[in-house]
Amino acid sequence: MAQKPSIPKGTRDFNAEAVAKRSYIIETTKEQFQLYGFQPIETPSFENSETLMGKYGDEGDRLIFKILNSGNFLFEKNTIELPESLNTLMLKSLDELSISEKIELNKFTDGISGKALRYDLTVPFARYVVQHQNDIVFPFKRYQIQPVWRADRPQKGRFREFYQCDADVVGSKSLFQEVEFVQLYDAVFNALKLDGVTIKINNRKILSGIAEVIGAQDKLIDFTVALDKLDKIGEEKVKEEMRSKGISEEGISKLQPLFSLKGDFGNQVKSLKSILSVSEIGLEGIKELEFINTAISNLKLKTATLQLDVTLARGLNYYTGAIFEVSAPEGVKMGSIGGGGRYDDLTSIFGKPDTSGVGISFGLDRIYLVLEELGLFPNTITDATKVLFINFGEKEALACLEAVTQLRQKGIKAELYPDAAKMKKQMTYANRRNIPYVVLVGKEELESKMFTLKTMETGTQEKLKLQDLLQALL
RNA sequence: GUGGUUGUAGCUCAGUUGGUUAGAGCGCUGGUUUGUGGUACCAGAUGUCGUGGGUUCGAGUCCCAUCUUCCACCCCA
Repeated sequence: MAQKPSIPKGTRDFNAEAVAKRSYIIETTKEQFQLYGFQPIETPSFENSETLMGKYGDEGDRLIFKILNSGNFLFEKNTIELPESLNTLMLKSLDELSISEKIELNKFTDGISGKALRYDLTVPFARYVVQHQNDIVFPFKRYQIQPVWRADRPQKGRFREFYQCDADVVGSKSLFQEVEFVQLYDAVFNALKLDGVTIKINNRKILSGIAEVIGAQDKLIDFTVALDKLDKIGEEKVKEEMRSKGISEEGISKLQPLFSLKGDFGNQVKSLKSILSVSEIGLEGIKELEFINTAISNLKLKTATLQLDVTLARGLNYYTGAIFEVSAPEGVKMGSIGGGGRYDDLTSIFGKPDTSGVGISFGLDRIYLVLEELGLFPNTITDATKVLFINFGEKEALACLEAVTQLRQKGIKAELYPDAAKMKKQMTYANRRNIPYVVLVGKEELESKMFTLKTMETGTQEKLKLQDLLQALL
């Protein structure tokens, strides 16, 4: 036997059932997006390298799949210039390179690879907005559901090819957008019958404010990354990490009230206010949160809960205001199943400043796993063939095909077994495909122009005229 | 990127300190039943033991490399 074929690490094949379940999630989500006024767009699978590189931090750059240019690099006309410090570069890992060496390496990489696979949907979306700004009507509400690729190490619920499902609005600073996104999360998960999710909310301005109060403005990212781990590694380890990042003991002690922050939205806000009383930006963040919370309390959510979580930080690189994260209902072991936030400056990297955006994302693969675990996929999802015609031979098969054609015209999913195989084999085929009805047309039926309809589950069968057969299967 | 883990039949997995011809269950094919499936019984087929090197008289078993699986970290959806 030849060597078994395989697929690359971190990729998957989907069978009919998986496709049906995935499209159920996607279609349900799309429906809600459209109810909220979002329009679909799509962007290419790969972008020019410079569109993506440098937008996700060093860590992100490392995980971008680069596409090798085609052609013969050694051919006279295409020759690539090797970096001057080639020998040094060969001895160092990415982290050890100096800035000038990095520039040199990037230049070389650009020479052999000018394109890269899409790493997320947000940056290509920003590119889209800037590129088509004259045709777009602002505020621009779009949704996008497409695969993205990351050269990551796969883990549970983490792949190298996976779908993202984003909805964003650009060109409006209104906090009503945030309010609507909270409602949208609630609506989508409600439509998926996934009750009891928690929508956690925070605000980058509050994080900035806290960093300011403890004198760690310059270490904002280190500070928030550490704080973000609170429910995972606990208070002591978080403090330890902050110390190791050079945050002062005095500052850490000022954080103490933060660790014991409890209670409902109102109480948390109260204690936050006292911590942040000297920080203008922090108080602004609180004001924004209060606005959103008040609106949501008045509007009411169907099944989700809105919760303030000051430790929520997420990929901080572009969020500037509200930060969202959705976690699965209690009892389900799964990380976040969605996230998002406001970014005030994303399009300025492509030359269009002052365009505020806010958006949310759904973790399709994880939602799939959660729905699977809780048994929330409807049974009707995989409606396969309803009736199989047993093939007794050429003449009989021909008569069957006529009936099959008529059934199909009535919208009944019907098929004829292609070969005049043994009856047992054909029946087994029906069983394995979960086809509930079988029609037998042999010599006898052919002469009397009747059809024997057999219900597989009960084993009962009856002889019917074509008209009655149609009726019975409708 | 760091540390660990996994790979044997279509699937799930056994396989002793290295020792003749590598096994089980399920599935598959055929038969009991030449026009009636799921059950039962009978018979049968299937493996470059992930791949490539090495050690050895001898390797599924030991060593090295590589790919793959899963997990923790980093990061993230």
